[in-house]
Amino acid sequence: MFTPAQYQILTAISRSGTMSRTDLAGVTGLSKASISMLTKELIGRGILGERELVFGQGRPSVLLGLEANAASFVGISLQADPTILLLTDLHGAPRARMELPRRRGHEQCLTELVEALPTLLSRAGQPVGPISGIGIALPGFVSRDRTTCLYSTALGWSNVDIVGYLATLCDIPAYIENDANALILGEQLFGIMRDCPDFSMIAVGDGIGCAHIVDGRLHRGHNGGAGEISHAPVVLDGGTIGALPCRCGKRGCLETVATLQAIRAAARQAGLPSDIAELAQMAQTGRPEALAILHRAASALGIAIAQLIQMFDPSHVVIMLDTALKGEVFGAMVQQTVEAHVMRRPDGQATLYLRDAQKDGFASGAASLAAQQFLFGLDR
Amino acid sequence: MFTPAQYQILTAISRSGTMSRTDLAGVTGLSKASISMLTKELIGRGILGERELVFGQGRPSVLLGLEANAASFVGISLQADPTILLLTDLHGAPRARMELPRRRGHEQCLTELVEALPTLLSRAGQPVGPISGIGIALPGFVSRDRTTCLYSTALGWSNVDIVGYLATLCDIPAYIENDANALILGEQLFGIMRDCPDFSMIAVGDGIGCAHIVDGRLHRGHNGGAGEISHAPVVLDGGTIGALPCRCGKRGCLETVATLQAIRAAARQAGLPSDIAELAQMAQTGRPEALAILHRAASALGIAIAQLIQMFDPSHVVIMLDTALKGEVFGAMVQQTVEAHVMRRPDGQATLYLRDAQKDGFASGAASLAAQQFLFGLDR
DNA sequence: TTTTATAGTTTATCAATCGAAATAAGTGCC
DNA sequence: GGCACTTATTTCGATTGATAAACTATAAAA
Repeated sequence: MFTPAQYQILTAISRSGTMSRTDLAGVTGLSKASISMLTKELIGRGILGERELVFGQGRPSVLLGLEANAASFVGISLQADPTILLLTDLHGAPRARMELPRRRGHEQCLTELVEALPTLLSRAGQPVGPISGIGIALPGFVSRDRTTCLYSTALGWSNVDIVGYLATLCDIPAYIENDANALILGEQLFGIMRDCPDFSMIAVGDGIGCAHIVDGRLHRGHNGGAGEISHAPVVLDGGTIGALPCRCGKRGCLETVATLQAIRAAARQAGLPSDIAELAQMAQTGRPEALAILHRAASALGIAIAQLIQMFDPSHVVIMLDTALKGEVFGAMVQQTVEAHVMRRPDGQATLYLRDAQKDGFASGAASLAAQQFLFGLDR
Repeated sequence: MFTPAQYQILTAISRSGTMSRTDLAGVTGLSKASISMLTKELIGRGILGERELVFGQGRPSVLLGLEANAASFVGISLQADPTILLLTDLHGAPRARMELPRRRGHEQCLTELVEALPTLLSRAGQPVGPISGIGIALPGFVSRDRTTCLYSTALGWSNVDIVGYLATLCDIPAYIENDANALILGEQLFGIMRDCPDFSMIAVGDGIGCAHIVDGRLHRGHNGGAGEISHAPVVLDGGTIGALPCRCGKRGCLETVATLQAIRAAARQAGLPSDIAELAQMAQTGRPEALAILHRAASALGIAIAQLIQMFDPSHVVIMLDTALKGEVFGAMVQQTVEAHVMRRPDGQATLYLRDAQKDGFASGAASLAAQQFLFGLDR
């Protein structure tokens, strides 16, 4: 779609919102002459637009920004039932939304998704740009070429060539990604971690997802399995002997203690309410049994994050907590454990960001898969 | 020194040893015409040379290879006392070697190193190319711009601008790096992991070093501390309560169980010989106390490696064992623990490579710091 | 010997980019 | 208001790096 130099410009502007031509020359390393030519074409194609003037000494500079309606993207989250479809613009802002109950077979499921696109488009209040890509976030393993779902317990799919199948149904390019990876890409592109080249994310919900941005790019790992932290051996005091067995066959996995399901199960067993919000409430008021359960989960999570920080040395770690866990208590406990287990470095420490999971986070991340292709080109 | 396209050529040839011009056109994506021009210049400058012909159908192709004497590099290891200086050629082969007792102050230490260079050069039997870079591997933290040693307990240095100081002493460019990082770069450039874009290394000696190659590049982490695995919480059965306290203040760190020092200490306490080779011998003949100590160390290491594989998903993990630990027993125990703790993936597993640490591994890695600059350019 | 296949070179050409000069559009001072 | 000064952006000719296509070289196969 664009030349490498144009992608440089789009990337830079997408990161910082708006930039003058001279700013662009500075960050891209291109000459002002080139920037002039390139931006002229991008403005001509409706991708960039001139914004307000910035006055200083001399001639004021003209800020350039992305035209929100130059293109739109569809993000689809298969992470949970129902499937969520989100239409976003070039700024990553949602413009329309819909839900679909999930079908079993992948053919029916994908066909319905494509058939739903016109409805989705019609729901956008304001006019939007042409759909230039579809991103899909799914729970499971994705092949290295990112066309095929190798295996997904949640969906019951194995070896489904999603990109290939969608290509037979419509001619909008499609991109798939593991759900945690989609989520972190969303944060990197349009979220709080904009422009941050080295950070990790860990998302706690019914499962535990984790992903890394290394050197500005998503680190997928050799088999696309980087970030599989659920089965990290996080043995707490008492050793593995007392720990719960995990479905992976080991004992003491993070998953057996720190997912919502694990917390609920522990609460049930202790005769406490299995509703997490209620449990958190009890903990806040000082009920020791409730506190103990949450503390166990938070400690395990903290230890896993500490291991991650030691090995990876990210500049930031984003901890996405399910809304049920939000509030001061749980987050603080995690933070405390991390701090206790990370060795001090001579020049600073990873910063933790506690965040409540957004309702459409996965779908939004999925949309940013397509946005990423549009704005940065294929190489990323 | 070279244009980006020339670096592409040098990189490709360095990886595979020799390539024909047509091969180069294939892997670099450049046209045959460009390759023709570029190689002509590189041959003219004495960097590349024509090797044997390969006959097939049609005109035979001429293999091109790096001229070993086009340049040489000095690698300096401050990892242990004495300091080791190694002179290597473009193939990474050692051509001269010397040792220096380590001096306390950084000024005296660095000055002596520079003064030793003529001696080092004179010890090369065959003539070598001009020294085009000095690489230094040091135990400790290196600043993000890789000019300064932020802090090193072993050396007793803090905030020493090594690169800046060396620039005042001689005008050969110098590059510094953390010792584990230098070691892995050596493996990537001239060792068994040539051409592998995603792998990790863990080196067990008096300390435990770890480093990662991600996407073909060294992953330093935000504060240059990626790979600090020594203090990974590796709690074994029995929980943290029984675990030894670590100098970092925590309990159950990998370092307290799996370094040579830790193994020696455990042996002493059990009334066994503190010589590791002897201990390994006893374990091999079935002495349970000796086996238990080694098993404890190997398990801890295996768990840490399993955590690493889960989080990073490297294609390979190189385990460098001190020569004292070499032999079947210890390595097999590590391997077993790793396999027990890594979750199966749908498309393959990380491969473990057990390797005996080379005597001059760190110095050789340090030399490859400079070689990397020469062959790949500054961007890597 | 002729044909065919593949490797590498030459040459005319193209597209991206640059440096320098020109132009645009303000501020501040008299 | 007018002039000096500053900074942003555009224009233009020149340069560079890479290319396609035609050409030469050199072998195996027929």
